[in-house]
Amino acid sequence: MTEAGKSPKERDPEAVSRFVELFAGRLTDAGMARMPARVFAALLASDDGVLTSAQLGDQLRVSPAAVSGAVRYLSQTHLVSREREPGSRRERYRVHSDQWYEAVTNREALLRHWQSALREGVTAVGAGSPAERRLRETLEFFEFIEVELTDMMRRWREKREAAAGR
Amino acid sequence: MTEAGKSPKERDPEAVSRFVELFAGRLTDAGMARMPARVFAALLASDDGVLTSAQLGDQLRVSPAAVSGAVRYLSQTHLVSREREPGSRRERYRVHSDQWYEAVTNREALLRHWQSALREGVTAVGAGSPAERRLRETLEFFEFIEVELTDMMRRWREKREAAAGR
DNA sequence: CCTTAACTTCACAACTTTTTGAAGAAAGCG
DNA sequence: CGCTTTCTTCAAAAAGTTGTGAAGTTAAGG
Repeated sequence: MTEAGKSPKERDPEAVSRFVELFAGRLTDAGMARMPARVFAALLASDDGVLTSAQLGDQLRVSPAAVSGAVRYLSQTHLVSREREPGSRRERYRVHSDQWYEAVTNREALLRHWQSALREGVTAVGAGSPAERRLRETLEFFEFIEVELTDMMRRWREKREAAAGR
Repeated sequence: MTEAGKSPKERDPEAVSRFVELFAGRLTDAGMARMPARVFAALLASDDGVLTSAQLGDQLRVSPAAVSGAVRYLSQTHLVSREREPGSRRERYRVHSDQWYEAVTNREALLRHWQSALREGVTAVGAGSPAERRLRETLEFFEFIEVELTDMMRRWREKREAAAGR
């Protein structure tokens, strides 16, 4: 019934599903766990950027437990937010428009950890050694990246704002 | 014998080992497999940035097979190069000074994969939908990042050259 | 309040990845 | 040439991760 005579069909569920799995695979390559990656990709490709737990389980063919685990991770990392539909016990999960901004910003915490590990290394190998020089240079690189990343995200924000107010 | 009266001891093997494992942990968090991460960290902290297979296995307490697998991966990704000591069957592995430069550059291939996945998504969800707008914006973000990353690495290279010729 | 839908938690099973030991191949050295 | 050291490969064991079913918790709706 839904298949019949509706002009060129805009949304091809099979193609969307292929995209979801493909993009989730790329996210997995980049280090995200599989299930969170699949859930995130599904939300990204959903019409309104909002899906219920049941819809997610249904589309991805996984148990409610798997969805639960994935969205817990995703909301902890601020990649999706949960909302309660008033007058219902269904929970809805939403992707944000500033998701990537958030994701990159979170990387900065990771960078700090690397820097602190390197500082320990610098003292451990002893002053004046080639190893010390190497570790210092590495530390410098990370410090450079941190500053650059901040600038970069500022430029992205400005660019977004310019496009929005156009 | 080696322990006795040598002024303030420069290199504390135990502290170095702690650093190696700590830093390897950070690399693992970032998605690198454990053994390559440990080998890379050990090389980074080594005196000359060069170690033999035996030295690596010894320091990390793993079998030659594990070292072999790790260095194969690391040399494929250009983070480490192998060199044969002339007149010996020992292989030596070396970290490069431009290691991080290489690592970031390699990320750009990954970015391209993301972009191509997103382009598939844009056609799959159908024209004019909110999903299409969302995916296009995401694609734009990745394109932005790719350009910025290139610029950033150019600036790092220039900074390095300036420091070298000082 | 009791019923029931919806989500969560947890122990365990299925699956993946990692590391190993053992056998094999390459290459210096006598 | 053949012995020996060193690295590599491969099957299999060990370790780690992920997803499930079942039981438990929470809160809406009668």
